[in-house]
Amino acid sequence: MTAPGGAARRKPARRPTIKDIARRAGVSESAVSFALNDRPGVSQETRARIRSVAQELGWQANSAARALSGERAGCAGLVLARPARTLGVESFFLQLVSGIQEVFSAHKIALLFQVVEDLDSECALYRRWWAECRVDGVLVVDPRTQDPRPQLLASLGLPAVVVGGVAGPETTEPLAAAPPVVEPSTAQPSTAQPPIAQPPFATVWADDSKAMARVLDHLYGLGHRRIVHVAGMPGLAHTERRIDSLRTEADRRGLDERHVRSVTTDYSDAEGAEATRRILDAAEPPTAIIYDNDVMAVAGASVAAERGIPVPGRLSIVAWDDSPLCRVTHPRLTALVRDTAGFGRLAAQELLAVLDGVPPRTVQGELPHLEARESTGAP
Amino acid sequence: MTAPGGAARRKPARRPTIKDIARRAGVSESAVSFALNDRPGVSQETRARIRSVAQELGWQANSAARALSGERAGCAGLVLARPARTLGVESFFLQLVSGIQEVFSAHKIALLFQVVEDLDSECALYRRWWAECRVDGVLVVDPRTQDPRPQLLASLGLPAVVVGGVAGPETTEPLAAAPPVVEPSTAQPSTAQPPIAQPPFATVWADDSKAMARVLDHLYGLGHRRIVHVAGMPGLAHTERRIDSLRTEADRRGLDERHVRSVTTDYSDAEGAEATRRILDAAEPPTAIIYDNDVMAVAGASVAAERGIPVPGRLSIVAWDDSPLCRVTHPRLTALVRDTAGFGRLAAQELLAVLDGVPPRTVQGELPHLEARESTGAP
DNA sequence: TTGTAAGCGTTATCAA
DNA sequence: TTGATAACGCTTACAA
Repeated sequence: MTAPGGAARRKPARRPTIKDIARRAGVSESAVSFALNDRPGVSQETRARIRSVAQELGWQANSAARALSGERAGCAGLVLARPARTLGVESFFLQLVSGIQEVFSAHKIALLFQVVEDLDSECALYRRWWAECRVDGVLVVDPRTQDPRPQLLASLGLPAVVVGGVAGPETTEPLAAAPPVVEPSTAQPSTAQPPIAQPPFATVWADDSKAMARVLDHLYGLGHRRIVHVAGMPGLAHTERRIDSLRTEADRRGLDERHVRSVTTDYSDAEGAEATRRILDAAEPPTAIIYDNDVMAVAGASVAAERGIPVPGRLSIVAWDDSPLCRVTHPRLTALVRDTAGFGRLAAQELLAVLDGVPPRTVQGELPHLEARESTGAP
Repeated sequence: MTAPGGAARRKPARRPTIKDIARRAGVSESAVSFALNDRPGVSQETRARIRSVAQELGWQANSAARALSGERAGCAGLVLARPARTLGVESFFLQLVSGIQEVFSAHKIALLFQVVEDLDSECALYRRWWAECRVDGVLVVDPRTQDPRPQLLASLGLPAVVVGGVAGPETTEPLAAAPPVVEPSTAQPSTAQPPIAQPPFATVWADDSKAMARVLDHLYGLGHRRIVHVAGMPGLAHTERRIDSLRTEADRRGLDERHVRSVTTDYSDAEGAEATRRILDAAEPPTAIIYDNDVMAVAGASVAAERGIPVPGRLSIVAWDDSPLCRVTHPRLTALVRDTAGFGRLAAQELLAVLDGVPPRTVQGELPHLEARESTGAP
């Protein structure tokens, strides 16, 4: 007698195993394993037969068994260390994740995703994932100039790709002889300094320097000479790159630090608005502000509106990263548009390469382009 | 001779196993297993000793081995079926996920997260995860009125919690005798119809009916008699609940369908703006619009601004779901504020309960409150 | 209270 | 080209 109807759902159709396939196809288990993994040692004919039986039974490898027998877990990890408070409006991550998964899911790789409060929790999580054999590798986002993660991951031997820039280790001690940095042939050679030589770590980055140069070309071309950059979190690699680049570009044009400068924030609308107020209160306020994300740009535009400052009449606004947000405000915001999902795809591909034993290299993402809208004009 | 220094990173510190612990503590492997899993069969003393050795070695159970030996995978799944196009600005999901993980990570449960294009891919993914033994259970989001997922999950025997409402099966055929719906004692009894009787499925939901009633109280109280609801995607359970509720509330006040009605969209800023234009073009335009998310509300406000329609002077706007967005526009938008992270926590707890064998029940989330800001006033 | 041994579903190593 | 068989690390009867 089986379980009563009501409880029948508890034990549904048993998952087929290679044993079932072997029995059904009249071969050994190892033959099945070979056939299903494209390994030699089985004839074309039996391979085909085994395949069709597997198909018929709807077999899928049990990931636990596969992971246990030394193969890959078929899983990558992504940790987002953000205080809950700053998890506000953020199109960037979902886009990135969706790009990543486009590549991963084609390779049957799952993504373990976790939001944690801070960097320490993130490191602890890497240790745990490693100890639990949960992931084959991880994608490290929000790299920092002083970043403990690459070193930790290297010491664990957990394959990783740094997404979004170059992360420096906490110590400057090299972990091993650095292999040559490979710029892919499709990438334009950067005029800016390439990523600083670092322990060998696969990296996918965007050339923020060039992007910042484009923004400055645009604003300078319109006649702006006093420009403030409302940057994101200090310590993040790309924040620092943008700040450095702004300085370089300003120097090239003979604009000193009183007229062209950066201030840092936590990316939130609150700090974006607050920074804007302080900036506009200055004796000689700027004629243009560059915001490091869309939310702050909108918040900034809102502060201008609140004070009756016409945009772009007396203040031009540029948002770094486009989103629906920039298109629903009035005026619509000029924005640096980048293909975030594409960036995610690139990162995922790079992790696959690392897992395949390709030596760590640095790959450059597509350069963002400036979409000039109504929020920028002559001062 | 070991590997040369340069390659030493490849094989880092081997993961400790219970065998290592057993050897070191001078006990058997099973004793270790018992001790570490709080199972009886080992003395307090040895348990403590084993624990300290495990701690010392930094041992963590290999999740693959644990999953393979019939235990839980220690992993839950969450699939987001959204066309990439609509992945725009969406604070809701990251908040929800962060709440979910707050509970899961305390229980050492990882979250497998995947974005797919449509419902079919979502179903395929459930099948695969089930076949691969990847997850112990899943959280089903964006439930629909006609939803194939509960039935699929039931047939697979994959434990699940429906997050955000009641999902109906594709067919009306009951899967089993429905157990009583349990409303938790903390929840206010709903005046609206409770979730329709369905196959026994754990559900976490928010009372959109009551929330809609609150919005209508607010608007009606201000004197609004012509109100349009710019809803989200048709077919989503909560969209339909809100539409139904609007009608009920309007009927109660004797407002007919010419004056109070809903239109559906895909949640995007584009459709939100487009719907707003059509609505304002009507012969007798409404004096208030309720938007089903923050992005559309901002887009709508933007359309009003573009046409020189004063808000709230000639048009009041309410956003369902608050976000920084609603606070950076001018005027700031009146919004229905809900604790999304809290909702995520509730959902996670419910899945844990289901995994622990608690029979499926319906749990109600906190009722959202209306945060009246500057975008609503007397018509 | 302890230790032994079988089993989970793969992959990998050998003989046949 | 095949088919046994031993890992992998853990849980869990069952025996001592």
